[in-house]
Amino acid sequence: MKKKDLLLKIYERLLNHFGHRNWWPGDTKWEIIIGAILTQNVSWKNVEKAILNLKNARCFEPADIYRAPLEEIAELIRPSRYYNMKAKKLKAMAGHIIEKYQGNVDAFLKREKGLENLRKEVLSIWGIGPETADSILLYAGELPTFVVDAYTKRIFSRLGLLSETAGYDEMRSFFMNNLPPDRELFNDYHAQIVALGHNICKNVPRCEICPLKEI
DNA sequence: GTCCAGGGCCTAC
DNA sequence: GTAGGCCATGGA
Repeated sequence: MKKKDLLLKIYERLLNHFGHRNWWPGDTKWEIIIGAILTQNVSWKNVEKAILNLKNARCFEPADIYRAPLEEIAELIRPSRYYNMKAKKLKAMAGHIIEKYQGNVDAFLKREKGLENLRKEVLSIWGIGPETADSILLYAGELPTFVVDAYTKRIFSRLGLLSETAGYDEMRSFFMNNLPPDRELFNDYHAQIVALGHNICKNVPRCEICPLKEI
């Protein structure tokens, strides 16, 4: 089977098993950006607590984050782990949006900039690496970029489709070169991979109930 | 008590 | 350009 057909078949299997994931959790683009930063290497449950703390303290919007002392933000986002680092990251992101776009998140994520140009801009912000950047572009910016995470690498290398030693950009290109550039597909595909990573199949695809069994 | 979760930065070689 | 340490909570 062609790689293209295989990738679509894998998505179909996951979709049938888990149902559409309706990602990203978050009401606004800014909330998605905050969530993308706070979820770095921590479970989403912890992130929810941190976001709620920020909202309750009225220290949530870019201007609030920009103004607030670092220590105050750190204390509010404590449940999200690495809170001192992440407070700096939130401030770096808020600073970028306030200073260059007067706090206008839509202007920051303007699609007319072009995907790869905007990606470079997002990556230039301190604390934003490739996975966080692609999450922001895909889920807040609604641009067709593929998000690669640790689950993606683990699962697709087990399936023999990715090398164990593949780097981030190589893996991203693999998906983007073998799937139609459909942001809805990329959106739910990544969410399905995370669902698979969370729920079952530590030994994908070699367990009885794995949705990717005998793929 | 241990393990690990929706990473990225910095430094050394 | 890459391997390894650091960051430092909460739930299973």
